[in-house]
Amino acid sequence: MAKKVKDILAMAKHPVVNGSLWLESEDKRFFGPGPVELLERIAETGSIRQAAKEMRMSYKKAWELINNLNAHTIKPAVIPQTGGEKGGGSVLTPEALELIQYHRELRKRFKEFLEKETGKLGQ
Amino acid sequence: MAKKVKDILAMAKHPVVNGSLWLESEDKRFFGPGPVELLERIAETGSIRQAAKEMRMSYKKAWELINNLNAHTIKPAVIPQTGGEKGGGSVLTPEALELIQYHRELRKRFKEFLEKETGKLGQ
DNA sequence: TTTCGTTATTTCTTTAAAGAAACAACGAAA
DNA sequence: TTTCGTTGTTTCTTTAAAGAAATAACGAAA
Repeated sequence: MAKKVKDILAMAKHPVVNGSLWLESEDKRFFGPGPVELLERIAETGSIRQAAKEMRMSYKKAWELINNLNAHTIKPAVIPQTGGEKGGGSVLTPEALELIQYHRELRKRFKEFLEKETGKLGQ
Repeated sequence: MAKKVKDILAMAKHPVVNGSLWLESEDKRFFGPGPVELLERIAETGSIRQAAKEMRMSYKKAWELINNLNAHTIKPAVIPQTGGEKGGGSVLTPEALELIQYHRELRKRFKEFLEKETGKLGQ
């Protein structure tokens, strides 16, 4: 390139390359940042409702994300239990925990990619 | 990982890692896939309106994208001319052409990243 | 049997994004 | 001076996403 990209751009703070990643199948995404954080919080709280509340997400949307995710996994990612001592709750399957771990590693590699690209803006 | 990620997921066609990239400043994105394609079509057609029409984008949205982009560059990316032989038109500055070229190269590297990550799903 | 809070689901309302339509200003060419 | 299609801008309408609220079913524990 003739000029540095950052010399074309003018802004108070330096520009960065940012982005988003997800898993998709047949052009439909089913596992992105939203579901990941939701699963992590369900693992902590044991409840879809509480996890959604922490994320300021409506229960309906949380349920939809989970339902969509379950439709894409051989075994469901979340096992719900209605009724019981505390009214019920939800637990994650080992497969869901593995998906979380996978996404953490994926995010790490993506972060490195983005930082490398942001560095190139000023070269 | 204990299991292959693809063995956790169940779908007709294989899952892929996909994503989106953009340039942002102070948490506001100003140069992503939409503006890039718009610029490319303005370069071809010499007209914001025609470029937008080809993308089935409203003129208003096209103008907003361009206006937002111009606000982030030292020199405007698009030079409009109202009136004239054909009613007017718009041309890209050399800086805009460089931004387009930069984004092409960025996309290429991102594509490689995504393909590598998709490959890892089945390992 | 009663109580509890959660899951699952529907319906309604609100909000935000997008689009449609209309119109003045513009300036080169005829 | 008239014509032309575009730019720039406003206002209104439509559409889509999101959220709010209400409610039945559930089952362990007291």
